[in-house]
Amino acid sequence: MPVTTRTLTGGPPPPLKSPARRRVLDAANALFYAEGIHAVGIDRIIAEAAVAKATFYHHFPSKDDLVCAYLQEQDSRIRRATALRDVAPEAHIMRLFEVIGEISCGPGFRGCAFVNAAAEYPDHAHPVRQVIAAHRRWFRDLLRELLVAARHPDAERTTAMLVLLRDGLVVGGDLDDPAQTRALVRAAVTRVLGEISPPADPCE
Amino acid sequence: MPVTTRTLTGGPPPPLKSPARRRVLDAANALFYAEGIHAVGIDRIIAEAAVAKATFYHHFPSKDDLVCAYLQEQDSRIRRATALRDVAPEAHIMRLFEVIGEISCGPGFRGCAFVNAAAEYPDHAHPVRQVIAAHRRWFRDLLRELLVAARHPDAERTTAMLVLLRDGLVVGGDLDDPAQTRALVRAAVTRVLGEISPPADPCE
DNA sequence: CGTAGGCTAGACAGATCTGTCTGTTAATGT
DNA sequence: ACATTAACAGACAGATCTGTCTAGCCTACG
Repeated sequence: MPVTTRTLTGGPPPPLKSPARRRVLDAANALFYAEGIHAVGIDRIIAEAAVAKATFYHHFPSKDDLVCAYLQEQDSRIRRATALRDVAPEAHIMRLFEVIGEISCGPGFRGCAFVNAAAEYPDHAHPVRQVIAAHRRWFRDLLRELLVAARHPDAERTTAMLVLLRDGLVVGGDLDDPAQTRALVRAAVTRVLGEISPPADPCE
Repeated sequence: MPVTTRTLTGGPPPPLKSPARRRVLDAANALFYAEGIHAVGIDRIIAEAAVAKATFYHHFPSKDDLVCAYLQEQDSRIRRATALRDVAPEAHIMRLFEVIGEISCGPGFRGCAFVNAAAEYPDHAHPVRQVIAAHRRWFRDLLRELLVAARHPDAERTTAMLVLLRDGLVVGGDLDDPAQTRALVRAAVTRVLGEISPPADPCE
């Protein structure tokens, strides 16, 4: 079952103004995230999206293609939500983690879409894994650039620790008490950054 | 599909010396962990275990019961692997995370069995989720006790941060470079513990 | 005007899933 | 010697899965 790589290479952007395609992606985002990927069949998705089966397979040659598209959409959502302009690097990092904290505690949060997907796709060579790897690479590189820009003395090591922190947050937000997890974000980030910028936030 | 709670309440311990049951559990441990739970059917397991279908359903009334038993076995394995006697609390904590680091980098590591299972069982009320919660409660309580025994000034907060660290490690060990992740363990733990006991380890 | 293509409805194939059931064999303990 | 029970083999039911295919509607554009 060779998976079409079109969605990965981002070749010819598939019809952008297709309502049916849009509905399918919306349904996939909601169902895959809420219930897991293997647990949601194509029939569920086309029913939720009110789309004919042939239409679905016209836009997504296989289920794996849809899964890749789903994760790529999550990826671009997060990139948009964390894009900041004209912000000092330290503040940018803190903001990054506050956004993660907010999302990780919002109603309906069910862990990180990428971590969850990885649990269902063990094969590192699988296209789904490559989308996941690309997202993590983006996040890690962003952190490193910010730390370097902030002239952090140990950017490389600290990048890795911030990634650890991120993964801990998204897991804990689902499996432990979300409120408690979220309350930890600021303190944990400042501790990892090495006691820089510990401005207590009275209004929280 | 009501799941039998026998495996949860640990009522009458099911036949302990049953080779067939043992083989089923071994197969479940290998297959569920390596490939995911929804991805492995009962037929695969009974084939791998060389057991008749009726025998399987005799020991495990439903697949969910087997999943619970699988996770409970993982739980007791980890408890055994981290049980230490006559060790100072700080050293115990460090040893705890070194074991996690070793496991998270060993060949065939595929993330945390509990985190992965949670990704496939979204419903917090599901028996599988309860086994997961029990394991996390155990780990968290153990950490807190050790920190209190070590007279750590901020045991509660530090417990939560160590849990974040643990989750970051098991996720990173699967999704990122295992060697790099493992090399971070000692430094991260000492940083979270607050610069206590930073004895450099020359032979590593 | 005509045609290409997005879309719909739904049957269909073939595999796989969980779980049930029948019936037989072997071991064990009283 | 007999009853109980574990374990065997494997057919079977019914649901669900991915993916294919036919046939036709409707709209937009050349």
